[in-house]
Amino acid sequence: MLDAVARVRRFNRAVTSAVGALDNSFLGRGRPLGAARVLNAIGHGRSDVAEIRDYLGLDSGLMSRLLRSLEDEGLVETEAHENDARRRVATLTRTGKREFAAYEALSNAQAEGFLAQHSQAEALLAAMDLVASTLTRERIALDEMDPRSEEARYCLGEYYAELGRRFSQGFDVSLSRDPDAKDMRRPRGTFIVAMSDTLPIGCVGLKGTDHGYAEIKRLWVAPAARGLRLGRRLMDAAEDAARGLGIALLRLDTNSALPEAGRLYRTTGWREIPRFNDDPYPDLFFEKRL
Amino acid sequence: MLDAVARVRRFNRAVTSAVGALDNSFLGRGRPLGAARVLNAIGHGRSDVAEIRDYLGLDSGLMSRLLRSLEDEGLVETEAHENDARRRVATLTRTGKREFAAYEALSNAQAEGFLAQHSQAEALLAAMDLVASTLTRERIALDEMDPRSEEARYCLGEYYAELGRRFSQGFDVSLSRDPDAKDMRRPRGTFIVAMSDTLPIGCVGLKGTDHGYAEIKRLWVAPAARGLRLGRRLMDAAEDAARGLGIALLRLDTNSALPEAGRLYRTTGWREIPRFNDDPYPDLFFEKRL
DNA sequence: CATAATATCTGACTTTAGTCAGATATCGTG
DNA sequence: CACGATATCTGACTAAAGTCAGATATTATG
Repeated sequence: MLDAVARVRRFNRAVTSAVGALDNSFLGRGRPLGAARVLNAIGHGRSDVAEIRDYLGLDSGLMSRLLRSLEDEGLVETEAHENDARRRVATLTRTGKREFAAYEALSNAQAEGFLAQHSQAEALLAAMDLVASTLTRERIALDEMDPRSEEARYCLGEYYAELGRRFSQGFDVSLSRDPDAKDMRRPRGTFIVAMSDTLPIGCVGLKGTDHGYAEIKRLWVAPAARGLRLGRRLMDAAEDAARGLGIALLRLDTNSALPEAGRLYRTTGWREIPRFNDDPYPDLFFEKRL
Repeated sequence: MLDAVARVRRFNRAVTSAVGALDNSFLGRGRPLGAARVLNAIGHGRSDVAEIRDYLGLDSGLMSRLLRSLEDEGLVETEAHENDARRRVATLTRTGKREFAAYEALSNAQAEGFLAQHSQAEALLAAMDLVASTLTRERIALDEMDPRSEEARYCLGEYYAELGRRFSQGFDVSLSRDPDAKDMRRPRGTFIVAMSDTLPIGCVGLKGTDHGYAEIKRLWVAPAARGLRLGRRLMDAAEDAARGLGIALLRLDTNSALPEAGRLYRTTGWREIPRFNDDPYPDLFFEKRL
């Protein structure tokens, strides 16, 4: 009754019926689920027919017919791809956009209704993030992004907030050596964000310097993604990027108030070295030769 | 991208594809999903045909045919209900039990595989419990049970463990006035367990005394079910039971280390009274006239 | 005990999803 | 420019799910 497997299976039963209910609410718009899914995929910006087919796992014949039925309803228009006349590109008509908006409203209402059931929404959301990150673990993408991008700035904001909570003296970015964004762009360095679906769940920066080494900065994993060994994946990606940039020596600083970070470095080939900067926050310094 | 609704919808997408994968694994046994679902419902103890139909949301014609196909396969036998010859009762044959066991093995393997993905399984399970409890909130059943039942003992064990964590001096049941089970059985009192699917997620005891009042004891809500206002539902149920037993006055004791409990009592018509027992743990005492 | 309600079953459907083999047009490459 | 690869479409299917109107047997109720 109470072992781990039973708890997972209870969860499965709960979400199976919830998912079924959501599907049913979609059927209320008088269109089979398959067609509704295609319409929504287009609405969410997937215009390339092959991409939609792949995303929804549809047979090409079925896909073709579903698109045709949406065209017959006047919701979708297709035209040839501008660079490849074999491919088709689908767009929503004005009516199609209205219909898509109605599906969006249904989804949003369902989500809001669910949140309203719980008096501590943030705890519930954190739990959902964790489960969703785990379920989609193999689809977490590590993307190189500009450190000024929305995703990067979100991660950095969360990272600073967490340091503020975990350092007994708090954390003030302006006192720290905030890396210049251009040092974390190719060819000097890079910035990598881990994306789970549309949610940024981790980051790491590789900051180029003029001192014969590059630095690893801003390694962060969202609470909702801890336990998935994402920190290790991010570090591997940063080291790979460094190798690609011809960097032979890496350094980083950290703080003993972040023991999980220290453990990660020690178990992945980093060795502790003396202080190499005058940043007030770090008290541990590491180096790794690639 | 990051607002609450978007996070819920990301979760929905993640579980939708996971649920689809689970369904697909069920198809591997050469039987349509509908038939597999009926077989599993019977295997899980739902024998009454109408109950299965209701649980799976099936049309009576469809249900009848699915049952027939399982009978043709030699997996299921049906007979008339002993008290009502209109109703049918389905049971698994020996072969049916074997087949059900194969489905169970698939489900268990899937659950184990999922858990193995995560290095902090307990945090993941807690998150899943919370989400599942919220999703099935309207199906949480408050059942009167014997305080010695497995479910009751599980709740009490969790309750004692939590007191041990939250009281600075720990908690030792033997030092407390452990209520006699027979005082929490009808007609002296009762014991109510909140069940979410197969998981006990809360409890409360109504303990009869010979002093002109009854006591509320052992109010507990599982961490995975907090925020659902289950404590209030349990208290309402206990008070209803007390009224049904002709009890006019209720008392309870609690501890200021459990502030959420104190808040609940104060906002639901209880008034603080002087100490009325010599139990070493409580430091707050309440009374409510029904 | 007549009558309404209930539970299941059967036959005759429709809709949806999915499969598969070609047909057609276009693209990339040597 | 021939040729294989690719993207889509069409026709012809099957399987699964679901719907609906009775038929039958049984039970509950006034």
